[in-house]
Amino acid sequence: MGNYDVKNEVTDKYSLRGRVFNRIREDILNGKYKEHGELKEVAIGEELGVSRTPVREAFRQLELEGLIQIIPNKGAYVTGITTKDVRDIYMIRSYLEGLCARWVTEEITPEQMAEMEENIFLSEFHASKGHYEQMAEMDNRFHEILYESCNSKMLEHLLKDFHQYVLRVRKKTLANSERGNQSNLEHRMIMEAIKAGEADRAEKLANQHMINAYENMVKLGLNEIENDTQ
Amino acid sequence: MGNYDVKNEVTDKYSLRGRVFNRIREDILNGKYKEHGELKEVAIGEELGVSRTPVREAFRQLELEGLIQIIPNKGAYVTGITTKDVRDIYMIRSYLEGLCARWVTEEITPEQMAEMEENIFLSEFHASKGHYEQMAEMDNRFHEILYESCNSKMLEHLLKDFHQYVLRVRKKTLANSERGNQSNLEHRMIMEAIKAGEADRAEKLANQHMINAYENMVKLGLNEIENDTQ
DNA sequence: TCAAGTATAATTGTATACAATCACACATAC
DNA sequence: GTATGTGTGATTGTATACAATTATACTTGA
Repeated sequence: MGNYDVKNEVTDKYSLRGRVFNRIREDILNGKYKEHGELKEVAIGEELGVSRTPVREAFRQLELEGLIQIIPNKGAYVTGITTKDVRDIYMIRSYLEGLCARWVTEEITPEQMAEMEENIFLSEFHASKGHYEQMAEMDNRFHEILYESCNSKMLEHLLKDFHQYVLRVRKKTLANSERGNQSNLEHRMIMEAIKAGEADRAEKLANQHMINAYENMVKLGLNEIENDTQ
Repeated sequence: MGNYDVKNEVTDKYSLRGRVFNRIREDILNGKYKEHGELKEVAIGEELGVSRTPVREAFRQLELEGLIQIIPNKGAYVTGITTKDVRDIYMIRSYLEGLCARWVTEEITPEQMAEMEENIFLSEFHASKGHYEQMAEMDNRFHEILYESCNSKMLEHLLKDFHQYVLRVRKKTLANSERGNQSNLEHRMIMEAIKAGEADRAEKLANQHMINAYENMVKLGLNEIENDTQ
């Protein structure tokens, strides 16, 4: 929050403001609004059937989320993520997911453990069938389970935000079965370390898992996806 | 915070909105608005001489900063930080300051190195004179120099926000000369590791420095400062 | 032709008006 | 006496009106 720091999520996802916020956020993450594209308050307001007021408030939050940048008296622009930003984020995530895996080892509940095992089982099933879409979903969910199981709202929120943040650049790298199988294997190893109560091992595996994910992404041509020199 | 994820700071500190935001933020950090205290839009607006609009927008941002919580249709409340939150934050900071020290070792410029050395020199001077106020300032500044020298806007922002965030609970622990001297020594050791180009050592020292700071805080009675069971 | 200045349109910033919701006190029924 | 219902005031949510700023196109002059 500040960014970065300790942020709360938008309290009410179902209020008008919450809906506007989430909608714009999605549209940015889905690529509907291009990098450095300008966001007009009235245009978006009309599209969502609301006035400028809730749109403006959503903008203020999206700015802190890092998704847009507001230049006073000028406008709101979708932020560009540089390749260096992506590298930094993955490295930061590597550290934090390591810490998370450590805490999960100490704090996970039986229910969460069961969900994690189920996730891995299902993920391997989808991999065997070549269901790329579901594999990607399972992959995202595995990490969310991890975040939710560490029993720290602070860390959970931090990691969820980072996770969301990189989805923008990660999309293309999912449809790759080789990495999918390897990723599943790594998930399984992390899970087993957690189950065995070996925090050190779980942490190291989580570190490496993130680094591998990053290197795979680079190999598949991150440079072609993003080449922002800002 | 964000909270957590990759947040930008409020773009224009000097616009009306920026001033309102920073003013409320300060007042919360300074303790003017108590924990769980309710913030009224009109009251704050009148106090700052503005209408509700900029106040509301500032609220939306403060919510993501994690300083307040907005309950729809009810109001904005200063968030309570639990002792567990504080522990979590310090542990997260320990990891991230470690990563930061590593990157600083690789990326620091001669000018930044010089400023860091000067900071330590001055800090030791103030310690010898018993200037507690200045010692605290120097301590804060040391960490900021560290953040600014890692050459990563992402990490810099993340750590600055966390740093800000804990100032609320840290105030009382500064006026303690014993910890002050120890802290200065640790700063010096981190600096020397960075200067020697030993990233591993710098990282470990930064980790431990944060843990020591936390334990000192606990020893001085964090429980008396905060005892929130939320 | 080019430069500077000016007018106009578009957009954001702020204030205010109105609607919706909530909290609390009071009244009424049992 | 307690519980339920209702009305009033306070507060937030949204829309709109107006002010300030910016960008752009056009005009004017050399």
